[in-house]
Amino acid sequence: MTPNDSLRQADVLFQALGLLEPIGAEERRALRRLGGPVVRIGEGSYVSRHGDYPAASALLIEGFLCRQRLLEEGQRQIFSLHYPGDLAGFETLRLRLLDHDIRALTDCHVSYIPHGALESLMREYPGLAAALWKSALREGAVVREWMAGIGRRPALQRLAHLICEIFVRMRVLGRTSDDRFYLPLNQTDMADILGLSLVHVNRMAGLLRRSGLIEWRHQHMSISDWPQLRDLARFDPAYLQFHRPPLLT
Amino acid sequence: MTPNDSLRQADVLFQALGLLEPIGAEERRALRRLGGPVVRIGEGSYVSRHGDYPAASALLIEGFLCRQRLLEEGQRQIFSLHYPGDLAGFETLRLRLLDHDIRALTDCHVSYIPHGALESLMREYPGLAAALWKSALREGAVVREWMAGIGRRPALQRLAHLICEIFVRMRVLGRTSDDRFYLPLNQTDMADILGLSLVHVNRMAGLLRRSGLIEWRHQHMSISDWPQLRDLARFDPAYLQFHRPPLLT
DNA sequence: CGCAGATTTGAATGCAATCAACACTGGTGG
DNA sequence: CCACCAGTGTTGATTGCATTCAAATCTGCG
Repeated sequence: MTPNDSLRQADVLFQALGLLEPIGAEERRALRRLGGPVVRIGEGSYVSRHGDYPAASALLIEGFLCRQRLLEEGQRQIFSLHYPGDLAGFETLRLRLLDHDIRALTDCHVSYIPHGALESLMREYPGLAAALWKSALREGAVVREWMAGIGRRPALQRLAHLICEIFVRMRVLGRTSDDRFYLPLNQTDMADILGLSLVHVNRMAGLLRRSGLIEWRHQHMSISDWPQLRDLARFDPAYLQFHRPPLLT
Repeated sequence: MTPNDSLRQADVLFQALGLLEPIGAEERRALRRLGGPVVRIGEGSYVSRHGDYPAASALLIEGFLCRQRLLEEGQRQIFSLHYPGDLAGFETLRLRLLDHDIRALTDCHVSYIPHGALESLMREYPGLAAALWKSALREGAVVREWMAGIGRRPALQRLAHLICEIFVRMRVLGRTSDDRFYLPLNQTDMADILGLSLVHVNRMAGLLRRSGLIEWRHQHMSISDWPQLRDLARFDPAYLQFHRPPLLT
């Protein structure tokens, strides 16, 4: 580990937690002491698997992870996405058994933080503990939002909603330029998030594109008409629980 | 509050937590000190609402609660069920904003436990804190299981899976007699859990009944052929995270 | 060039929704 | 005691959204 690595880890985590709870300088310094080696993992590789009892959380520094489950008939359901700064698998600190896979959607930089290190950090800094728990619980809120979509919303609205969510999350991380951002997911991934078939995602995406709401090519998406997209999706970012509202309504 | 009330509260919570983590006698005594007045609330009433910032969790003593969301077009999605001993809304201790409704599916007995009381209890008894967090996180695992069902499983299997889950949870609470138990949900509720229409739930239920897997009348269900039902549902109770496996495979 | 992965489009199928009645239950009040 | 009613459950007929099957195009890459 270079000192540089350790800074990057602390900063990306600080940024993510800071979006949920105000965090002070002292806590920021404490985060630096977490630093372990940064590991590069390739697209498609598994951070942890269904049935594991992980002894560490994976701090995602660069790239995208997802939580997924492979069903009996070869189908896949994706439960959530992890963005840089997320501590994937944090909940196994208490749950122990992992009931799904954590898998890299892109090439990633990850740093493993042993549960013990987190425990003592959280004991010493209740503010960090609060932010970490909030982050874990917020994931639950996102899953509920997706579940409502899969259960009750038509495909077009569902897709639009997902695009809105990813856009807002990328934006608060400073990873958009104007209305354009890097979208790591292909249509198969989208389908497995939305509980749709690949073909249908493609059709709905085409519809959004032809309606002039989005552009989407080569892993890049740009939002051409945010108000219309947001209204179509009935997107309300409250469930994302940012402690100050995203700069976008 | 009668001393009896306080005992009931402590015991039902002790039972629920004890299914997740081993809990000692000292912690059990500590739970007794939580006791507040027991409130009776009627079927259909709201414990908390979407947009609230609850200052307390609701300890469910008797009856059933659900978490739900009403969508724009008058549709409903139910995200989870609460059984006696559950602390509904516990996660607002950290999340603060509630992004859904907590609502009574039946007449209920509830006791409100202020967040502050839980905070100090958890500080003093780390074992209880662990169990409470595990309980909150386990709910996330259940939601994921439901989400996989809605997204990727056919209706019949989905319904069968839900029945298996409720059966096992009632059983570990000692609320079954043989293979028979009280089922508080009507077919409309089932539909809103499963992301199906009422009519289709009815048809699938009829199918399960005519296949000799279940009986279901007048709010009572009995499992006539557990092995077949479990296999049809591909039900594996691991995600329920009981610290010892339910007495049923 | 050849190939694997991703995207796109068309056609046929099917699962579940919707629409529409009807039956059953328990509770209410005349 | 019975008519009435609301809530719940059941069944049939029709519709439609999304899936599946199939094939073509496009892209980046060795």
